[in-house]
Amino acid sequence: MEKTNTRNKKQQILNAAEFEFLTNGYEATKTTQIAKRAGVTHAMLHYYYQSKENLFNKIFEDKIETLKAPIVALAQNKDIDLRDRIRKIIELHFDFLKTYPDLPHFLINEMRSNPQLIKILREKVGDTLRETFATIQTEIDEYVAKGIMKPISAFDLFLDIVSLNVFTFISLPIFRHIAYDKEKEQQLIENRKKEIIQTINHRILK
Amino acid sequence: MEKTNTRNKKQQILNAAEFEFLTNGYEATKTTQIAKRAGVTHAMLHYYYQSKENLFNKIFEDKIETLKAPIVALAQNKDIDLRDRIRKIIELHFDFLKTYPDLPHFLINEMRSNPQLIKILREKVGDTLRETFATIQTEIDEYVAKGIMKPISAFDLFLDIVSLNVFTFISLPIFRHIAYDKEKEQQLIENRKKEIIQTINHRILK
DNA sequence: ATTTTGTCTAACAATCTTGTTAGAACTTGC
DNA sequence: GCAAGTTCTAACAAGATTGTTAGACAAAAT
Repeated sequence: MEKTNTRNKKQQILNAAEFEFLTNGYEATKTTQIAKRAGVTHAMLHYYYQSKENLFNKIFEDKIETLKAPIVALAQNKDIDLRDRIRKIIELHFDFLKTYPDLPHFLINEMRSNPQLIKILREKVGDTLRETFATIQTEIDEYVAKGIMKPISAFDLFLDIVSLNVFTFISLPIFRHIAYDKEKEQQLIENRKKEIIQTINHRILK
Repeated sequence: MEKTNTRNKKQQILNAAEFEFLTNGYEATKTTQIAKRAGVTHAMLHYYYQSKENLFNKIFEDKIETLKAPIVALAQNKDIDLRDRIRKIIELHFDFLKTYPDLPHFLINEMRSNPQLIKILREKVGDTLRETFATIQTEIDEYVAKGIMKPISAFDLFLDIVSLNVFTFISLPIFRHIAYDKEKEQQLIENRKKEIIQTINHRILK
């Protein structure tokens, strides 16, 4: 057909690789399975991406880019009251995870088995994160001085929120059976979201 | 030497397998590497344990047993005031994770790639957990009626605590670089412990 | 039209990985 | 000491997995 045909194959391999790597992880993913899912011959994969590792790195770096969105969001909406903004951030991050439920486990798992990947993450988001922590810390301290917020370090607040949000989705395969259907599962998830907001609010608001 | 020699080889394989499986996961672990670490020939491993899968299942079930300890602890010390007991449970669970920092990721990762293992977990701890939730829920409701605790479901409280505690250790490889040495890392961990206790206390105490 | 470039496949090859087997060496009970 | 069982090794085998290569086929450029 058109030019897209060749583009398609290359892209199809990328799509299939993304699915396989995110579902099964690097080690459990076989290049033959990626080729099968993409509907191309196995040699095709090596023609376009040379090696499994190279293909994986493309996916990994793309997922780091995806992760950037909620981190960049931390530094936005500075006109909104900090307390409302924190609530917004929790919701945004939670909804982000709802869209990419496999992302946290994928990143944590791969970084654990290949510490080199931690470096890549740090290079991509380390500075942004440090700067945002500093800014938010100043804001928190002002609110604390005014007596309307409990003292907390920005890092701890960050870890509290990320822990609660991420673990909801990491542990979902284990607790999924509690919900009897997809609708009940959504209810369980939404309930957790409310609970997490409440927990953080109680932790920071006076 | 003595009788222990044969016992030793079998046990050494088990020890090596535990290390490899917990460090690298099922897929990334090679039976040759286990044999190498155990200091035995590769055929030895199959002689005693037949297959990689069988050996893995032994390790997995052993780790489920390990996990039982903090779950059983939930139902203990009923004479102590609920609020103090919850604090104690958080500390106990946190210190448990300090002893077995690789356990949560191992269990979560393997259950994700093999849902059959979730069933095993449920069979081993499901009932205990359900009963304990019911008991603690009654206690919570009493304290809420007395006006000395904020309303919360036992399940949410459980997930809040587990999320915060577990994520500390799951994310440690990523945040480890913040600490410059082992001592600073211990400080970081102890700081998180305090922060988690505070967060849960603010969530439940009036 | 023909060279050139890029896409694609079938077949092959090296290596890794799990698992088996025949029989040696060692233990143990008698 | 010797028969019987157990432990152990070296060699082998089947299959999976990643990667290569020669050349067919198609598209674009000249």
